[in-house]
Amino acid sequence: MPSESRTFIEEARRAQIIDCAIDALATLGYQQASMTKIAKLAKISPGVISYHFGGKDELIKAVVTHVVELAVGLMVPRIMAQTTAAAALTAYIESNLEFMRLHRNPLIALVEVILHDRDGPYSGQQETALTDLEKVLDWGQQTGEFRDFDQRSMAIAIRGAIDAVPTYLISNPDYDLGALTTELTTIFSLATRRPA
Amino acid sequence: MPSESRTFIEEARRAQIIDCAIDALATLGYQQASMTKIAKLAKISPGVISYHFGGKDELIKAVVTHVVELAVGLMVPRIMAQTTAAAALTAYIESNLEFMRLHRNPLIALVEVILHDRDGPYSGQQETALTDLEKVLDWGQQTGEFRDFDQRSMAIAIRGAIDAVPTYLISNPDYDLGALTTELTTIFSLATRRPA
Amino acid sequence: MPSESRTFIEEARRAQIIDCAIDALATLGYQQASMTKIAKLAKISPGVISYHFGGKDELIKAVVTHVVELAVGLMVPRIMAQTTAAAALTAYIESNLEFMRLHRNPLIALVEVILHDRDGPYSGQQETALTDLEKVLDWGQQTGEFRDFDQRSMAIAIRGAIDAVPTYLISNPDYDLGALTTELTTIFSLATRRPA
Amino acid sequence: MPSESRTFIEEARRAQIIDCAIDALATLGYQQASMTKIAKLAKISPGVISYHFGGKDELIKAVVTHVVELAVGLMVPRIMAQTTAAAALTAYIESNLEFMRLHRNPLIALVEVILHDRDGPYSGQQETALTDLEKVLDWGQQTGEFRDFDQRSMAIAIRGAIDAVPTYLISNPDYDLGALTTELTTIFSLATRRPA
DNA sequence: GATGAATGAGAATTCATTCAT
DNA sequence: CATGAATGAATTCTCATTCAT
Repeated sequence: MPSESRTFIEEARRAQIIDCAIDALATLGYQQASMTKIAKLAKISPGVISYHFGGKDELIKAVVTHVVELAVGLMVPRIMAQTTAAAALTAYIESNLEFMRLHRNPLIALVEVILHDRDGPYSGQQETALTDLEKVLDWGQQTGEFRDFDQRSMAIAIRGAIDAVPTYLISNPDYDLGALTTELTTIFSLATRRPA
Repeated sequence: MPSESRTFIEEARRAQIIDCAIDALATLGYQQASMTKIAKLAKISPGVISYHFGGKDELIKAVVTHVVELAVGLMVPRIMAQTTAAAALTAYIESNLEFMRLHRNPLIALVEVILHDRDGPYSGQQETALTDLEKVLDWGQQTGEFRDFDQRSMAIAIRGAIDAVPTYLISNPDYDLGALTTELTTIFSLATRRPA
Repeated sequence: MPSESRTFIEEARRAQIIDCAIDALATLGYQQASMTKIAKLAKISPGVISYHFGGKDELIKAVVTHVVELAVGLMVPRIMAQTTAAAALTAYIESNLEFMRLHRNPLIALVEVILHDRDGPYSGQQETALTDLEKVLDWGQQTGEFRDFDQRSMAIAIRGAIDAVPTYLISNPDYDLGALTTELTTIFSLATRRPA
Repeated sequence: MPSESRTFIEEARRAQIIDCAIDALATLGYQQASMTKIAKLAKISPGVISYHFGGKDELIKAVVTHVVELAVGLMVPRIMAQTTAAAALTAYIESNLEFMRLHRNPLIALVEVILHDRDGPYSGQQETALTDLEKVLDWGQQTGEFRDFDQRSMAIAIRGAIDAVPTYLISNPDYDLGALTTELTTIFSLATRRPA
């Protein structure tokens, strides 16, 4: 097992394996993405993965961490840059879909993992996502931009709508993400704003 | 393999196995719901399932068909009873969540199957669901009740919001479905209606 | 997995597998006695063992239980039939070696398991053996037949001498067990008896 | 592979690795003492061991040789210093147990190796031990100090009693070795001496 | 019709060993 | 000399499916 401070070559291998794992997850789905198949994709021996990650759980965790970092890096700055809650919510939705456009395979891999590890450590991931979103919603209710909805229900609806997209894209890879983005932002703008 | 016209006993056996498969799927999750475990739950031999259904795929298909029939039987009459598209959409959402309340295990089983059989025959199921929903949306746009949104995008958002609920309920079984129902109907009422 | 009340055929298979496991353990040693090799010896598929025993641990446990039952069945009556502690101790040693003569492979298998499962559940087996032997020693000290030795130390010595025999027999299969038996009984008779 | 005449550094490395292998064997047991783990204990690369010893077998052999040398160095002088066979036998037993007290880990490592390498080259080790012990026994029979027992049987009993101790100590590390030593010497003094 | 024992492929993981750096 | 990443075979175990009874 590698020591805690990883060498350069070690990191390169890890990155390569993570990439192949993402491809395998996105292409084959969680079930079929076995260690052996990931290794075959990476053109390495199956033992190498265990050597670098200690086991499948660690590999999956590394994949999740990697993709979440990617996503946070893309989305958080865009959301933080907004000056109103309404704009932040729009940026939230837009940056989510933008992430899908730029990093489709990593996102699909992430969704595969989260959906399949039912009692695993990634149900917490979903709770975190909802809590983060609720902060934006709370902001808008504090400022009076948003109407007086139930935050948790609204968060479930927004995230549900967003999370439906990757699954939809698996079956319909050529669907126009731009139209979808416009419509989703409109929907939740109408649904959250304080009526005149 | 049994002939197409099944005897009464044959049907009873199939129904019993389907019920046990639903329980196994909902309780154990897709991954753990092996033929052996389903058979043990049903207190029958694992061979019987293969005998009656030909294989696991057929069993899963039978489960899906059964649950969809249950859902359609509950939801369609309620939706058809409405006289406006807006009321129909509300009834659509309400009856979906009502189905969750009344048949939680069958619904969870259905969700498990759809989520896990990625390239299986159930992506079609999702397409059907979207198409059906679009009929309601089209109705509302024809009558002028609804604004001029993209139907497919709106359908994805509505179904995504609804489909997020069972997954959420797995982690939070005691969440108040009533409040959620009220909020979801409000959200999509606001999101679809023609602005004054 | 088989139900608790086993069928006749089930029991026969278990017995066959246990026998083959004993042969594999005695012939190949603990390390080399893998499930695959045991299965090959029994001319069955490796999955069958897991099917009947649930796993390697259960198989080993079944082997131990089987051999211990064999041994107890042979030895306990002989020991219980004695009227003095000295005679009981002699019967204890004799019946132990007699068991080796009659059931060499089962005994070697048992020794292999006990020696290799260092922190496993069979160190308790050793403690049990010592405690049982101490009962005989205590009896002799109570009646005054035996001198005032430390029971635990004496038990370790007696069991150590007995347990050395199977290991010795592996390397020297043709050694005269009769002479050994006579000598061991003499040794511990002299070592335990109250001096005149 | 290094040439036969080893450099000083080479020897130091070997000694360090042997020590770590002993610790690994005693702490983890034979099964768990893999090359990788031994290397980790020694804070070196696993390849180094193969480099210095050629393979695991050679490493194990080096461990055995080292411990046997340690043991012989401690025990032989004490035994040789005695003027009667009875005293030599007592010294034999005492120095064996003294070795356990002073070098518990090396001894446990040795026992682990001997027990697990069944058909390996260490059954010869046991034969050597028995032959050496028989020299003492023969001495006593020649001088008439000892009664007319079968030497091989007596040797098996004595060594068996001694060899049982390390195994016992693994489970009961705090057992009083002093009492045990006293009792073992008494037992075999009584068992060997010529009756009055 | 029903049984349940058997199959054999595939899963994750560990291991001693090798070799380019 | 030393490294440590890579190998590939071996391990235990699970699974959907089959078939003699």
